Amino acid sequence: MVTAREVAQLCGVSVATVSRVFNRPATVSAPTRERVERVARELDFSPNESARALSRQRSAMIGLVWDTDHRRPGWRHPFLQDLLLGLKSALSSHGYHLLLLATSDDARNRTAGVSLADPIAYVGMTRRHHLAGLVLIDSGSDAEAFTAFAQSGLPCVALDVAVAGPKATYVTSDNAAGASEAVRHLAALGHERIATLTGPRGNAPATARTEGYLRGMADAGLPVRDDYVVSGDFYRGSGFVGMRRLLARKHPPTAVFAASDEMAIGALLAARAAGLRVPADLAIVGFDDIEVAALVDPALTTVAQDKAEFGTAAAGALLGMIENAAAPEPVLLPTQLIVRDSCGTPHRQASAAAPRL
Amino acid sequence: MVTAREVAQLCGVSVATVSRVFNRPATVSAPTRERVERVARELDFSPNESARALSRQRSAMIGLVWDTDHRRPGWRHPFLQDLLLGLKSALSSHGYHLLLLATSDDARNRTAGVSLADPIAYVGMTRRHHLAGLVLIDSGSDAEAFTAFAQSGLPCVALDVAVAGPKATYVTSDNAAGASEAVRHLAALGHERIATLTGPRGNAPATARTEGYLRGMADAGLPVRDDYVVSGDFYRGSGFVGMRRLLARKHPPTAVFAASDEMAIGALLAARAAGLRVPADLAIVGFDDIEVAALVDPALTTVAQDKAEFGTAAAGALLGMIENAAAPEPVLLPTQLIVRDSCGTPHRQASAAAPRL
DNA sequence: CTGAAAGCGCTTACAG
DNA sequence: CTGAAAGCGCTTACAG
Repeated sequence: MVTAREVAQLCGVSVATVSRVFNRPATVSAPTRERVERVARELDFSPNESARALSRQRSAMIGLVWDTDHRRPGWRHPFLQDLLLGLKSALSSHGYHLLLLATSDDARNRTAGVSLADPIAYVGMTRRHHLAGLVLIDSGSDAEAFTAFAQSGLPCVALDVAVAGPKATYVTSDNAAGASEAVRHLAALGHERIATLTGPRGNAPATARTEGYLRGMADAGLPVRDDYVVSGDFYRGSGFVGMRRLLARKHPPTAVFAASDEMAIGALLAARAAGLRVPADLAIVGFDDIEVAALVDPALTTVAQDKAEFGTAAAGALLGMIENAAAPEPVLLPTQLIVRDSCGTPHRQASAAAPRL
Repeated sequence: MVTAREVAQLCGVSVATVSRVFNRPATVSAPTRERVERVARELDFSPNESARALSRQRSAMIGLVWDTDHRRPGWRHPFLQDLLLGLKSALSSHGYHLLLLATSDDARNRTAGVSLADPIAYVGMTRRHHLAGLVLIDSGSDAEAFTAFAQSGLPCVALDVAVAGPKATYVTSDNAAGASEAVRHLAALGHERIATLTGPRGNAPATARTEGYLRGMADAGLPVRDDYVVSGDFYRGSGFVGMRRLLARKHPPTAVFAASDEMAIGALLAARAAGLRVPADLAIVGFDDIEVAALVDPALTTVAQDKAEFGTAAAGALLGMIENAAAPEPVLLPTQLIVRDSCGTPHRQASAAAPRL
């Protein structure tokens, strides 16, 4: 590996000057700067990142806490790939790399990675690698550790979990608005007995979506029945079970708002198993707009999250704080109601040209 | 951040001894070791990673080259999330972090990230960060850069692209075997006019799947017609167009093997648009077993790749080479034919208990 | 505008 | 088994 010293010698300058060319080019005279730049290019020299990080006490890396631990076997982000894509693109264009931190539950093995749910471990890992900041993806049960980390003052942005701190903010969809829009859509189609399948307790988006359901019902002037609110865990199975429970009620709902597409699909299966037709006998709206939502039969009407923007917004907020800005307001991404076939529409149109699966 | 010096002072030893406790504990006397360990734990000390990397010329990070560049807008890995999961889990358990390298096409901006398709840039980035190794995900057009990097002697493992070098290997599915099994399955169902929709030229899995198709036809004693081999790009659109072309032949095929599920779905749409029933009029097999394969109607028979194992195997091979082993043989992951409904089966069974979407 | 020097926080031969 | 010292390759006040 060619070092600054070699470049310096070839240029007849000191390493300090070489360093300046790479860090504060304006402080170097034009002729010297150009000479150094040329030689550096010829030798394919770039400053060593480890040395640089050590010296500046700051690296060009941003950490990502993404729980892949066996403790939470079922956990699967509905759109991680899009999220990573947006994140990485935005970060890349500013010269930052994304470090997926090794995580482990093994407390004896602390050196090997951050211990999940241990904010001290996050802080330590960030400091030891001189990370410029952290992106925190909620996995359901480390929210407390996230908020604790946020208070350390190190830059971080959390996804789908509310945190606050001198250099902390978060991005999430406007879940309440999206949910209430879905409910109002159902009401506008003439439904009055509208139930909801909620996400897990303690999960922020789940809570907001339930809130949105309640608000939507109120907006539509519909009463909320306690037995129309059944809780799930975002996954398909809970949607199936929950829907079956709802259908067993004395007055079953005619429509259901599921707080995730997976649960909506579960509900679809339950309806079918009960001999009901969707949307004729039961209207269903989901949330997320995952890829399969358009592919199930009937295609799922759902509240779409802006998947690419999730990562981009997180990167933007984080980079801002890293470049010194104070913590910005939390980012509330607008959602979009995607009307497909699972609710029925006043006027359904055949789609011959672009057949749908 | 607490440093080794502070720990040393509190223990009345030198920093060298503290360092040894963390690197070669066996060389330190038991009482001293225990004292240092206790104090380190109390102070929450762990060696600074940047300093360590600089000093040892080796970090605990493994780089990942994953192209998210705008140049290849459509590129989408069929199972990146599973792959990352397997990769990260395996790496984590050995104490390695995964660094998603910033990539950029902007040659003037070289400091900011690796320039795609530039093996020199990969080598430089690896050296500057003292990466322990590199994982290379093929994105279609950087295969040359990958093979070049592999020859540098730095440890690397490529996914779905053949590379060779002193410390280089790759993992890929046994695409040929999977494809030929699919074709034989079709033949066993009585089909003789079996066509194939291939992946893009120059793509290794695509080539192997076409090979497998040819072998499967030969195994079944069926002649191969040139006009039954139409090329696509793995994406849905090309499957649609390709199928439409096949159906326009004088003697259209009665079955088709698509080299990806996306193309199979495209073929499904084309068949439907042409008024054909699947599987009655046309049998379709895909490849990959992506999530939606089970959800389309009819559910897609397909050749499943072992998605989790992809990442795990890559991590295993890489870690082996990092820990000094010579480059292992390329890993050929077995595939599995998943029979669903898109080919018809001699005896179809209704699935009342577990209804399928 | 430039250089000499200290410092970032470790690791590792080398002595003892 | 342990310490003093050199070194990893930069960056950044501090002088000039």
